[in-house]
Amino acid sequence: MIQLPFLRENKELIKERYAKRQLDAASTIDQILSLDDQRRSTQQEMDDQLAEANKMAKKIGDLFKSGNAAEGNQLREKSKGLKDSANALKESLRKIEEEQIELLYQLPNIPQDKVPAGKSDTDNEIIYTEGIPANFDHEALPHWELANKYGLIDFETGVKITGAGFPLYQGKGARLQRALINFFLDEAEKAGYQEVIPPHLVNEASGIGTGQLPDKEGQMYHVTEDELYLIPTAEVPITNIYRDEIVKAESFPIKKCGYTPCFRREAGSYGKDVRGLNRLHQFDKVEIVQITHPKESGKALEGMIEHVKGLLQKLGLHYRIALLCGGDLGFAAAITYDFEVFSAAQEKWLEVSSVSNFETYQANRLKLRFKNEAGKTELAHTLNGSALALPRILAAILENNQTADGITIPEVLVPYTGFDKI
RNA sequence: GGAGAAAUGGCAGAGCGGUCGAAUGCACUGGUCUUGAAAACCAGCGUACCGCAAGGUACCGGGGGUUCGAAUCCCUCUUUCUCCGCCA
Repeated sequence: MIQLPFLRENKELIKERYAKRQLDAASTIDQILSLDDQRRSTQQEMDDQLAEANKMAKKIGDLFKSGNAAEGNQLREKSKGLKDSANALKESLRKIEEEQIELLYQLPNIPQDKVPAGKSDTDNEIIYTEGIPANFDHEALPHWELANKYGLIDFETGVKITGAGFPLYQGKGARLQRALINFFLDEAEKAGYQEVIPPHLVNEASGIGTGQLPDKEGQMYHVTEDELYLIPTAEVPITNIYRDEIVKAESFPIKKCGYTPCFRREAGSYGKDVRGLNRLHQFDKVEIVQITHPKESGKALEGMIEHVKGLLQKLGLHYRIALLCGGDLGFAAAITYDFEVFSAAQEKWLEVSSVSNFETYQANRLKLRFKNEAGKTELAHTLNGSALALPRILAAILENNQTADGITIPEVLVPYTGFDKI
């Protein structure tokens, strides 16, 4: 959520930056600011009345204590309705604040200056490419055919058990999956991230904290019986560790990583892109999260990018990095880099990681603060990135590493799989 | 799921309906003392909103109520602990 004082003072800059997102929020912003004026004057008035009532109450107490009951009773009669008007003001203040926060929730994060303006992913800037597409002297099969051919994944049985988008990994397929998880976690720990295993269901407050609610309500599986949501990413529970916390500045940067399954309804995204592992309702992911001093978040983002690059390099995958344009930028992000691996048989780029700096946007919702050098509480910055999302990595490994008679396992994974070929 | 007890500042732990934003201890920060450190002593030490400021307001798990006045009384929800039941 945008910080209100910042909005007050930088409304022109914000409108300008929103243009990168193809967003015209002028009327929302003006509404928020006019509500803010109302809010402040209403509170001032209410505070004055409460102060008056407090003063009277104190006086009455003193009168009774000094035995002056007659005057006390008299004053008490006078005080009777005093709080009523304050209560009325309190009610209208509550309404104003509610309305204001609802509008504030509608404002996405402010894109950083270097974020390119643009409508959709075609306006993203490819800033880095590594590797070359695999070259085959045989027919290249898409991963779902390879998975079937070698008995790695049983999509049909997944459909029987649950439905489409819930694959059943088995045998070497399951083992390879587990190998990737362990590899990613080990690499993250080497990079200084502390591993956590968070809950896989979260409450509403956590969803609001990281920005999934109320914005992306329909994307999460909702357990209505208990008002809980299945996590769409480990970002939600891990970042929410620090909701309503004032952390010590010395603890920066806070670095956490965690493996979790991720659940996404993917409502409205049916079509040919959903074949095989390309788009699932349940998938595995290792996430890295950082909480930093505002001055350090840029550097932290660089570090996370380097980390993800290292993973893809070690796996020997052909990949590229895109700086997302404003129109493709997530709601809560100020800047995002997407990592895409080339899937050699499908001949297309698959997004496998998204690394973002949220600056104070999430922190403001989370009330995640620290004490700065001047001893004042200040919002921290939050960042996260996939390191990595498994299914598309698996798809790329299967497709890129296929030979006429099997699939070669990347060397770094062999200690984890226990086999070097499928 | 049933019965009971509890929830107060970073932690521990007081708190009679008015003088309580809240005793006290520990921790922490600054100072005095010391060659240095420790000890001792002095001072400071929650969060948010409004205000240029002085100051004001709110918050003692959440919400509501009684009252001129609530940390203190009542209702409700949540959480924790103990006991019973069920169960991986």
